[in-house]
Amino acid sequence: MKTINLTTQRQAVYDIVRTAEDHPTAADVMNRLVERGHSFAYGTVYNSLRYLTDKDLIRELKLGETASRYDARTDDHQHIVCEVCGRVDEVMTAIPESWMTQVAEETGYEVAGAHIVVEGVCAECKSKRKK
Amino acid sequence: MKTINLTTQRQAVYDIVRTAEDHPTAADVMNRLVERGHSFAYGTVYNSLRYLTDKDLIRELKLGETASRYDARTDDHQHIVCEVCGRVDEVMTAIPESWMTQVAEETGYEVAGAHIVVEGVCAECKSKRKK
DNA sequence: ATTTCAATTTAGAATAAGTATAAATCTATT
DNA sequence: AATAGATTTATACTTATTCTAAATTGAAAT
Repeated sequence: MKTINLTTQRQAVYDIVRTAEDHPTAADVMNRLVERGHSFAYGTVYNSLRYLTDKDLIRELKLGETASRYDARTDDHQHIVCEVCGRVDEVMTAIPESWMTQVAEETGYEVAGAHIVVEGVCAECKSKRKK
Repeated sequence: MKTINLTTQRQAVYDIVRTAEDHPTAADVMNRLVERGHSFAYGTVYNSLRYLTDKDLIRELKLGETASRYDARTDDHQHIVCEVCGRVDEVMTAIPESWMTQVAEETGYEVAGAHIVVEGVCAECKSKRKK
């Protein structure tokens, strides 16, 4: 179950996501593949992204936009989106366990985890706005 | 700016969302309108949902599924989704201010708010599973 | 009551993101 | 070299939503 078969296309997709400074969408990945001289079928990119996600090599992010984004950091963390420029950054501060426990009590659910999208204004947009 | 023009169709859409026990999608709203004898254009339902959202009469929820859901509770709260049956419930326990502050410090963002989707197993599915 | 004008609704086309399918191609093993 | 299984490709399809242009409605002014 832990066998990972990295074909040429999967490797190339993984490389794009791994070396990305941002959190690319499937379309972003497509474009960057072309920039690097590849030309894979649209479906292959989606298949690869799903495969890599299934194998926990990357993570799929659903941040409330129309398109999913992908992230090579697979450790537990959250995200923050800039309302002005759309920039996405990582949030490493963990949600307090006590909050999770309280939610479990309130709802009667067995809580497995939480996806958080924080919204705000990034440092750059903040300083631009002051002017 | 605070004028609210509730046409017949907007009123009907609002009624569906307001009286819903769940968190209906646009398609759900469509179906329930038909059940109640209405037949509005598809676009009108979307327009109405957006209008009501803009006027803060309802809230649009993006819970990571393909379709948005709508909620007549507009006070600040979060949601929890059952991984087994897909049921969605409200989470009223607020995220601690201290967490928000820490995120602001960590990221350099001016934090405005957060959308949280908790995942877990609802009480019903928990007890079913035990058998 | 009639005209007028903006807002709204309608039907249907268009778009965007992603999935499904069937044939072709690779790859590892006999 | 032959076979089988997995993968890729090209393309069609689906789903959710937005856009568009014409038709309708409704309120205000005549």
